[in-house]
Amino acid sequence: MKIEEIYKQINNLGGRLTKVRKVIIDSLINSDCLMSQDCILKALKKNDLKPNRSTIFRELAYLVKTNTIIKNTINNIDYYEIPKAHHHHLVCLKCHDISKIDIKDHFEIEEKKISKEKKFNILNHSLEFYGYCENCNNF
Amino acid sequence: MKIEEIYKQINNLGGRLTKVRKVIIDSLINSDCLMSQDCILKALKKNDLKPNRSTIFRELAYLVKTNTIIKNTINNIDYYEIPKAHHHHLVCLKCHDISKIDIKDHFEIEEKKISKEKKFNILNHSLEFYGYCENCNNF
DNA sequence: ATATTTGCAAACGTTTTGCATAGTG
DNA sequence: CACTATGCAAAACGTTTGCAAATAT
Repeated sequence: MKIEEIYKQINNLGGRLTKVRKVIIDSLINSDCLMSQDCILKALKKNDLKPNRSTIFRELAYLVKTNTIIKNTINNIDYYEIPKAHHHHLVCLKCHDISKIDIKDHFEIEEKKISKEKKFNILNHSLEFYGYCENCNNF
Repeated sequence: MKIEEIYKQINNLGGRLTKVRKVIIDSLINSDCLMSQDCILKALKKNDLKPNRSTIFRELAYLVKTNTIIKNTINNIDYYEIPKAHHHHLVCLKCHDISKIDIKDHFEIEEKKISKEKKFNILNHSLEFYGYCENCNNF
C-alpha cells in the first residue's frame, strides 16, 4: 500500500491529514520493523511534534480501527506496523529483544483455503518465534 | 509435556504444588485453546478455589517466568496456554472472537534453520490470522 | 462553516507492592 | 523448620474521558 492510497483512504473516511497523523504513518512506512509507542513518540519529536500522550493513544487507536496499521502486543508492550503480509519476529524470552526474520511462508495458499473453508476474510497475520537469543542462551 | 514432568520441574525450581497452581496447570492442559484470566478464574471456582486477584497475577507471572505456560496478548487481553508447538488462531478484528485452526506448518525445518543461522534457541511460536469472521464480514 | 483533532486534568481500571499470615516440603 | 505462596489494602501505572480550544477541509 502506497502512502497516497493511505492518505486517500483516510480522507474517504472523513479523517483529517494532521501533522501527527502523517508523521506516524510516514515513520511506520519507513520503519520496516515494529514500533512501540515510545518509538513513535521519538519519531514525532524528531519532526518537532510533541503531542500529548492522550493524543497518541487516540491516534493509534484510530489508525488501528481503520485498519491503517496493525497492533501487535509482545511482552506487555504494544507495537505497531503497517500491514505488509509479512512480519515475522524472533522474541527473546529473557532480554525481550525483538528481531525481524525473513522466512518463506506458504500462507497465501493456506489463507485462501481458510477463507473458503471457514468463511473467514483474512487481512493479515503475525508470526512470532519465542526462545533465547544468542546472548541469553549462554546465561 | 506430561503433567508429572511439569510438577517435577516446578519442584526442581523450589516451587510448591499448591492447589491453585495445580488447578491452573490442569485446566490449561485440558483446555486445548487459549484461556484468559477470567476463564482461569472460572476453572478455579469450579474447584472451590477463590483466590485473590493478586494471587492469580502472581501465579500466572510465575508460570510464564518459568516457561511452564505461554502468554499471548490479543486485542488487549492476555491469554495463556501450555506450550505445545502448535497454537494458531483466527482473530476477528470486529467481534474479537478467537477460534483455533489446524494448519500444516513447515516450521520444524524453518526453526532448525533459524536456530543454526541466527543462533536463536526457539522454544515455541505463535501464529495468528487477523480478519473478519463470517458474521462480521456481512456487516 | 463544519467536523475532526488536540491538550489538559481528572477519572478509571488493571496490575503491582509490602507486609503479616497461612501453607508446603 | 525454612521457605514459598496467599490475602488484604494501598499504591502505582497505563489508558480513557469530557470539554473547550485549535486545526483541517
